[in-house]
Amino acid sequence: MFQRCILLGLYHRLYTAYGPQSWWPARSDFEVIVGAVLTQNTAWTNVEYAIRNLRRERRLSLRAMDGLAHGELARLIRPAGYFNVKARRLKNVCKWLAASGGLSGARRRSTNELREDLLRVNGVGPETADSILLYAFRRPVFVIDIYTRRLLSRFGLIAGDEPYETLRIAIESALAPDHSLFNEYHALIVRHEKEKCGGTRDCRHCQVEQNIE
DNA sequence: TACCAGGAGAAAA
DNA sequence: TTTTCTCATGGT
Repeated sequence: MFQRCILLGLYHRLYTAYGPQSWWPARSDFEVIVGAVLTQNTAWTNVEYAIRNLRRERRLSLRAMDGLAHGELARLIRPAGYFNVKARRLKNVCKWLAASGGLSGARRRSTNELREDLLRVNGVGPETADSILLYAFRRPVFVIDIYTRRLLSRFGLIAGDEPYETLRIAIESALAPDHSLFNEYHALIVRHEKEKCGGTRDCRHCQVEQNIE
């Protein structure tokens, strides 16, 4: 489906335009997991407000969050929207992580095992699971989100409505299983899709977009 | 005021 | 099996 050289060419254009992104924007791996749930269908700025509340209340750890009542957790994450749904989902993830022996216990398991297990947690779909695997567990899994679909379809590489697994497997098959590359690539895609066109001759957005027609 | 933003699951068709 | 609906806040 994808040619390796085309995917790498696009990566290098993005990297040249924006440089290293050093993702995910979080202070700990547990915070990555929390952010992955909170950002579901939600602008990141709103997630930051919720993360700030959790940090202020010292609830950004597995034990502290697992010990919170639903209502209290929902109150803290309110700015991220869907707070009742997300509070339930966060508690589900906490239970899964605790049952896995915490982050260190989960790290001892294979990527496939972790992925299948994560997808069984109610509230964790493929995008959330893969974000957690890539950014919290540093596994070579490519995240397919709305930004990935938008960019690749604009470049004419996909139709845009392919099933999640079809795209993920196609991209992973075309590239070497390198978590650092997948991390940087996805972060660059998000950066590029959020970048506003500066309208100037050296606009970074236009540098990447040029000659795609 | 209306629309949008890094999904996922349940219900309905 | 596929489509539609629901969950909700903050920024523009």
